[in-house]
Amino acid sequence: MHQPTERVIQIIDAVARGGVPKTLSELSREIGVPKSTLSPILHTLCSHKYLYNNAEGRYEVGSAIFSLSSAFWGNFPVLDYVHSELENLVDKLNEACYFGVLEDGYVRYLDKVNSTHSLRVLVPTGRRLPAYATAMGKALLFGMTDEEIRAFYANRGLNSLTDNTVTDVEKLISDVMKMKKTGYAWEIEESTKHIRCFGAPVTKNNKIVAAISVAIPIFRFDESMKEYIVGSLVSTAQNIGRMIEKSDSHFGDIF
Amino acid sequence: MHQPTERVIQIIDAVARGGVPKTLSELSREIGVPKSTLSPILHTLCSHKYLYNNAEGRYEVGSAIFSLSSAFWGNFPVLDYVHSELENLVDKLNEACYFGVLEDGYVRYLDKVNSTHSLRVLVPTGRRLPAYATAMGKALLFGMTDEEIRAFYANRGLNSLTDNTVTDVEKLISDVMKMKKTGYAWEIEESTKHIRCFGAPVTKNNKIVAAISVAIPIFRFDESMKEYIVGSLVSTAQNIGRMIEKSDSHFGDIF
DNA sequence: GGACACCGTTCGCATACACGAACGAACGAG
DNA sequence: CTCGTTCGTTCGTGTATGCGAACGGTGTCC
Repeated sequence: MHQPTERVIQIIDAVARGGVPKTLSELSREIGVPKSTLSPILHTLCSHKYLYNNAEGRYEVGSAIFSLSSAFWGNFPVLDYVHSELENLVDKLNEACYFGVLEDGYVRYLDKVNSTHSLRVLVPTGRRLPAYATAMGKALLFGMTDEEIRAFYANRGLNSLTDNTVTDVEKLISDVMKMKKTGYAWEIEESTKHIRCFGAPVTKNNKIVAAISVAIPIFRFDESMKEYIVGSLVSTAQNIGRMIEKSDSHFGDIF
Repeated sequence: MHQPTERVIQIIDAVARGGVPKTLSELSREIGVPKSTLSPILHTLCSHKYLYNNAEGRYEVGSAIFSLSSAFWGNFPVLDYVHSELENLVDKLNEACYFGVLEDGYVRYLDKVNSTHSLRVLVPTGRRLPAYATAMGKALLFGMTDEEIRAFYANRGLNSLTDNTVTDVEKLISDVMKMKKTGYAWEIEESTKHIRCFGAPVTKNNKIVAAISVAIPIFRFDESMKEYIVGSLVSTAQNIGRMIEKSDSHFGDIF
């Protein structure tokens, strides 16, 4: 649409997503833009602290991005409510609980509350994990028909994260449909060794817009706890859904 | 430096900071750019989900900004450590604790952990408050000399947030210097009615780079608690400082 | 119902940006 | 020490972008 703007976006995305900071030349090759074009854009982004040119001359995300994101939370008070509901849930279960949304077949973890156990299960906030390997992801897939899931994963394939990861699309679909009937999703060491998870979808006007999940080390888990865990989880998910509907406040393109 | 990039930044900032979403024409007037120039830029930003054009045709921040910020947290694992230290502190004090940095004379609240009390003190994450009116802000001012503080507030003046806000620069400076000797800062209903706060600076190699604070409703506060509160606060601030030094990992332009 | 005010889009022209090649600087290898 | 590579910057030219005016569409006030 508008080349200069698209370039800026490409640059910020490339810097933000990449693990190791990149030099001007590396960025030039990566996104296919001449160095001479890139240079003034990078300088401008740096002068506004959108990027930061570190001691080695490599570009990292700058503090303005941080402020921007913070401002984002400020603009959406509902996220604060979500956080406090997560805290209530952790008070009950004392295991790490997560809140996330579906993003191109990945689960984007938007918020989490840790347990007080010294051994904590830690998925960093902001991390993306494949939807098919996580309980939260499967809960989010409740909103898609089997054809949609099949079509979506047709060309991408399902990579293994552990020995238990479901790598067959048809198996995934039948699993998801089975879980959908129970109202919650689960996962046993499919994304992370020694961890099992439960997930529940968050609905806004009967449409799945997000999900929550809880992660439990297998050695702390007992079948007798399941009913209580799932009950709390689903109830919290419903509370959050009701709140999102009630606030109704514009949630951008997320909800 | 580079006009197209500066425009993009101006636009994103204007949309992100402003409370009420704005229309194309409003943005055009606000930042002094013709509508015909703005239009394609806004469309491009929307198509990449940096912005979102809501049902009323007004522009809000989009989910890409959110993802960006999430990615930012992912890039800086130290922030996760900061969060867990805040959680430990809240476990001790059971009052809301905050982590923030200085930004153009304002305190930028980057992270917080709530107490379990039903009556919670809530400064939304991402909010900016004047440094001179908050305990965290005064702790951050420990890093400036009296001349620097005087010079900084010379032209801006100190606006009142409550009846107790310090509005005289010289009084502020003598307060800050007095607090600096004790190693921690405090505030009694200077930023928010019915709330008193304590703050402690976080240092990296003897340089103040951030601060933490705790907010307590006056009716829950008792002088006898002060020693314990301040002790825990300062100790946590030192832990965080040590961790930041140790990780040393490039903290962009923030630390 | 007509006139006005405001919105967002379209269009042609002048300008400022994008591009590739050439440049000086810094580093490492032989 | 010299050559070769890679870095980031500079520079002139062609072109894509920015700009203002005019346009159609929508809501509002009298």
